[in-house]
Amino acid sequence: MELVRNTISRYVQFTEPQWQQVLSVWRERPFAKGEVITAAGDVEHWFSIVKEGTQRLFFEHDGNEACIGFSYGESWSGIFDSFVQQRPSRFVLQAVSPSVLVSVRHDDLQRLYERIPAMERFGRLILEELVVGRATREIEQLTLSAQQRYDRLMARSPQLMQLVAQKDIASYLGMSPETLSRLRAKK
Amino acid sequence: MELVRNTISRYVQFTEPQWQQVLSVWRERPFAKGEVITAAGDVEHWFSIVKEGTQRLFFEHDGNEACIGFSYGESWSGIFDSFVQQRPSRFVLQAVSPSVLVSVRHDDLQRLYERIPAMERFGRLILEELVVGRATREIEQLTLSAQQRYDRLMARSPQLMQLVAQKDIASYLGMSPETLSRLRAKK
DNA sequence: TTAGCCGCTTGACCTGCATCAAGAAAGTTC
DNA sequence: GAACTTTCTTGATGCAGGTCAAGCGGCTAA
Repeated sequence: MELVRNTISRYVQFTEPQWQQVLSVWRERPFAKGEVITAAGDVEHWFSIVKEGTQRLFFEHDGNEACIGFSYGESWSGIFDSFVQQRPSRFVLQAVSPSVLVSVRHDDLQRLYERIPAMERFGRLILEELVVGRATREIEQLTLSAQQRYDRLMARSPQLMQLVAQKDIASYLGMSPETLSRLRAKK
Repeated sequence: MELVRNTISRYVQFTEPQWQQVLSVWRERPFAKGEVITAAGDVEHWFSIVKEGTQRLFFEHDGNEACIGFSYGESWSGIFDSFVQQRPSRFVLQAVSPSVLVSVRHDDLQRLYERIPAMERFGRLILEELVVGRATREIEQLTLSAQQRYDRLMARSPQLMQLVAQKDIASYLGMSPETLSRLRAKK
């Protein structure tokens, strides 16, 4: 549980007895390569920190997939809108490589919110991060060309090309796999 | 301050002394038609409830504007990513019609967060709404054609056509004004 | 090792929407 | 209410990037 403690303590501090309560409800969940972690139509019960592996979040529509995001390193993972509303997910979360998530259940998190005011703050701070991240992505999708979006992603997360299939990156960038392939070929 | 009390009480409840504290920091801010409420490069100091009028949020890039959202009715208004980070805004918030916002300053809100745990919860719940709304918009931008996006908007917010310029709606839907005009013309 | 899949590349073609342009309509200002 | 500005419409043209198709190369599994 060192991972959880280190990660959370970047946001809020607890007393030692509070830490015991907080840490006690997290558990490790392993997933095989390709395994669906949360399916479309299911309610997302978990909020997770990535311990190992890479995951992708995507939306399925008439046979196509639109990739919305990736999680890896020590980032957050989960289907956040389904999680906060506790309503069926429109997205799929899938392990791209063998993965271990360290996760807390929605109901356990609500109990922590009730008991520990600083936990409520943690929830708020995480959501603030998500809002900022989404705003940035929206600007980039709206104002940059395919080429510029690719350049921007490579500048920010070059390691992503090694972690996930090129077609998923293409989808994430809002272009066809062929277009991304051609962008990479020239120059 | 009835508006503020009614709006907030849809999310959390306070004791009467807490309500006094909470309500005391909100103030009305009037804006003329066309007035810029928060400019790009400025830090957004306010989180607001719309009392009157319509506002638009947009991003400027090499002479063009990309409209990101509107606020009207009794919705929230403000530049949320700049507000939560207290960093310069990439967006502009502008009054489309004569407007009155009822607003709380960032530092006053932080003080309320410190003093009233239920206020922290209010902040969290608002952010949850924002995250869900952004996820829905992202799905629609990614998976629907120009025609479908227009139909969807008309089904959900038909009154918007009366409130703002057609070119801003076009921009919000991610298409040129000419394309929207043609969509509306046919059938 | 080999057979079978995917995923990646490359080429040819196509199309939805942007851009440019110009006139009509509507809104704003004094 | 006349002059000006801005927005909306409609037509003509262009192009970025999508779609279809075929060959290749590299994992995966028995």
